[in-house]
Amino acid sequence: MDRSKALAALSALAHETRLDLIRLLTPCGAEGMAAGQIAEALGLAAPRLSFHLSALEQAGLLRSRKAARNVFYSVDAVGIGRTISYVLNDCCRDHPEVLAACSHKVSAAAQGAVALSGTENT
Amino acid sequence: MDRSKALAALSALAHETRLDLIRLLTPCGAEGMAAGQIAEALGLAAPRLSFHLSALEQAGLLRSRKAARNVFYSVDAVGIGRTISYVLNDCCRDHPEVLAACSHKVSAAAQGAVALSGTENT
DNA sequence: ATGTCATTTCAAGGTTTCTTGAATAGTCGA
DNA sequence: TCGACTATTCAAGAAACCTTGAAATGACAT
Repeated sequence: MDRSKALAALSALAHETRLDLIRLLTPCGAEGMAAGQIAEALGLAAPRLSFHLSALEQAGLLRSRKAARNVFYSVDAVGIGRTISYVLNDCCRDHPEVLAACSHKVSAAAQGAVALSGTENT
Repeated sequence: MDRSKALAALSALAHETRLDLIRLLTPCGAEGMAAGQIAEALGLAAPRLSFHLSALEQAGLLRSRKAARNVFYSVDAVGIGRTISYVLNDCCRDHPEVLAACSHKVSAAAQGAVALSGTENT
């Protein structure tokens, strides 16, 4: 992932509404959710939603697919992952403390393991 | 880590110069680097540098420490890690594909790194 | 105390980003 | 075709952000 793509993706993530969109769409997986449903779920005016969806899609964090009258949006998991990876690997050069502070669940999930502990951080 | 802190941190990351700062300072570890040295390394005018350093510090991504006439800046590894963790765990709800796309090195480093981060709090 | 060095603050300007309502473009059912 | 529905585009204004040079602060050596 190159510099400017990563920057675009980070800028896209740096907005409350867009983070809400990611949060809403992630559990929907590849199927996604129609724009209208999203608008209702988050209580957003249509043009505003369209603006943010398009920003995320442009940045490679979301995908869209038309079906009849609807447009379904779904997260681009790889795009998100690569963005995070850019920060971790390229910017932070795999700094051990950075990885440690963000890897509790990552490492668990990466190995297919489940809950390491009963309590949550942050 | 709460919503607004995470958002502030992501906004701070979403800028080329500030990403350059993280990239430059990470290898310096806790010792950090003096503002003047940083300015020279990146070829930045002093007020501009100060503006961005302060944005990163405000966001909890950098720390500063005065020593004589100098101010040394160093990365706050935990702050960065928690920001990433927020995106991964809270926004993406530990989505396996997202984790997979960013966890190659994370998971590898996780075991060794966990030992380093004894405590954490906010 | 004075001068110099390192850094931050200030003020002004230009640029980008966000929100809103109004207008537009596609898709389907009757 | 007409009307209803879904979603995007447009234009304007408001807000936030970034850069710059000039001024100010604080610390040290003499």
